[in-house]
Amino acid sequence: MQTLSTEDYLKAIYHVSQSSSGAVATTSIAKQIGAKPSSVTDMFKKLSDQNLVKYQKYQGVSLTNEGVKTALRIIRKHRLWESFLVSHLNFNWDEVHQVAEQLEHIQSEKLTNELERFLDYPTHDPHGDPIPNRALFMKTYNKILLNELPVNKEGVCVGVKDNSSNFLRYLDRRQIGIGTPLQVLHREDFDDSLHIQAGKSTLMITIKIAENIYVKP
Amino acid sequence: MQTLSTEDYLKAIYHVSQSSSGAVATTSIAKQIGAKPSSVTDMFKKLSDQNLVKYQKYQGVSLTNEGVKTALRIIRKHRLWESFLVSHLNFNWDEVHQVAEQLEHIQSEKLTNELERFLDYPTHDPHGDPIPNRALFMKTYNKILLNELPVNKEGVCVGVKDNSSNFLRYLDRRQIGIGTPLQVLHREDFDDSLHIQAGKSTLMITIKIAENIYVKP
DNA sequence: TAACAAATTTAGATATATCTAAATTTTATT
DNA sequence: AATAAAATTTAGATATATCTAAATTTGTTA
Repeated sequence: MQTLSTEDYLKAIYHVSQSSSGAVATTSIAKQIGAKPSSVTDMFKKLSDQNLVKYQKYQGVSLTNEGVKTALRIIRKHRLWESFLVSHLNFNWDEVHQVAEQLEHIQSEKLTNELERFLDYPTHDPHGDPIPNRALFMKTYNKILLNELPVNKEGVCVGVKDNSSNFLRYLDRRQIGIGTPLQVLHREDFDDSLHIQAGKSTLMITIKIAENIYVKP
Repeated sequence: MQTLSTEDYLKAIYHVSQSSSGAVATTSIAKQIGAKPSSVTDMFKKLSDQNLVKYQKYQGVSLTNEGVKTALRIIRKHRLWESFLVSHLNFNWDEVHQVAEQLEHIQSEKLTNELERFLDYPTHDPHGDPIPNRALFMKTYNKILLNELPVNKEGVCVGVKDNSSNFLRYLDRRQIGIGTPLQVLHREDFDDSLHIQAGKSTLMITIKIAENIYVKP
């Protein structure tokens, strides 16, 4: 297939390492990237030669400081572009990912920094994910999954875990978005479904949905 | 070196064919792209297989209708992005080219069309070059080179032929830009230099400069 | 028009990124 | 602890884009 760049690998390693502890395994990156494990091994060696990852045979990789920085620079661009597409170019939050995947590889520090200024230094992208600032620092506030929110406690939707179009469009249909007040009214023990208050309407959602919505209590 | 895409070749062929008549020669593209003639031949075959150019051995290429369309789509994106960079991201007109070279390859019709709307359907880019609209049609108004402007006839700068940073910064220093009123006051026959009125100041320029400035009489 | 020069193409080399399949190492299970 | 299963790496194959150098074609000039 197509040549996937160093940058895509670093981003993949960063994301996998965020959602699990310890070194990142060859197979997990292979799955994420859609490449064969042998190709991933080759790339691990290449990244290791550039001191972007620490790599020990059979033990997976972990990002070096330089590797983390490079990953964050790409994530910064990705999320700034997503913000731009939604705020100025009439994109819906479920449409931005594919285009941002391309835009994140554009190389120009000035472009990135001016885009950030133009958007007035946003701290979060349209999915609620934090945007690293110029110094690559990002504010992560305390957030929990909706299924962890105690019954009758009020919260606000601040993000989603699953970014797929399918899921985001589901939320659109239910009129749930970033900023929507959410509250669990009743938890059905039998099938783990939840009755919730979302804005002004009440509705029933499955546990799987609740596990993909972040709320700030 | 790096892999130059089909798109870069089509754009190069388009530009060369604009400034000369008949088929486009292998060598001229090799120079433009910075590749060896043998590589260009290979690409000509590939483009021919895709019906983007007509190619006859030893006779050079010419774009097919489909090839022209593809080239114009890229030029459209390039010039829209240049406009955006200058109008909203504080880029100077001599800084935009390199970044636009990257942005022009982003694939998303919606992105292009929304960008055009956001910019309020601009007809010309920061260098005065016409921007193809959604139907790939562009308005080219009558323009001549400054050295063709009769002495004492008034004109307005509407574009530049050379887009290099060097030349554009030269014009900046002389306070000449798109829209600047220009007039040839005197033509020095001995060395072909020109005394001109540019806005409110008079200055002397060489013939080489005058040959790279477009004016509308 | 013959012969040379320039342009172009072809053939084969190099470099890169990916893959398949086999070999090796680690992890899990009995 | 021995063995099976899973994960990982290695070795070699394939495909692509580029190059160099030689061969071919076109054009130019004596």
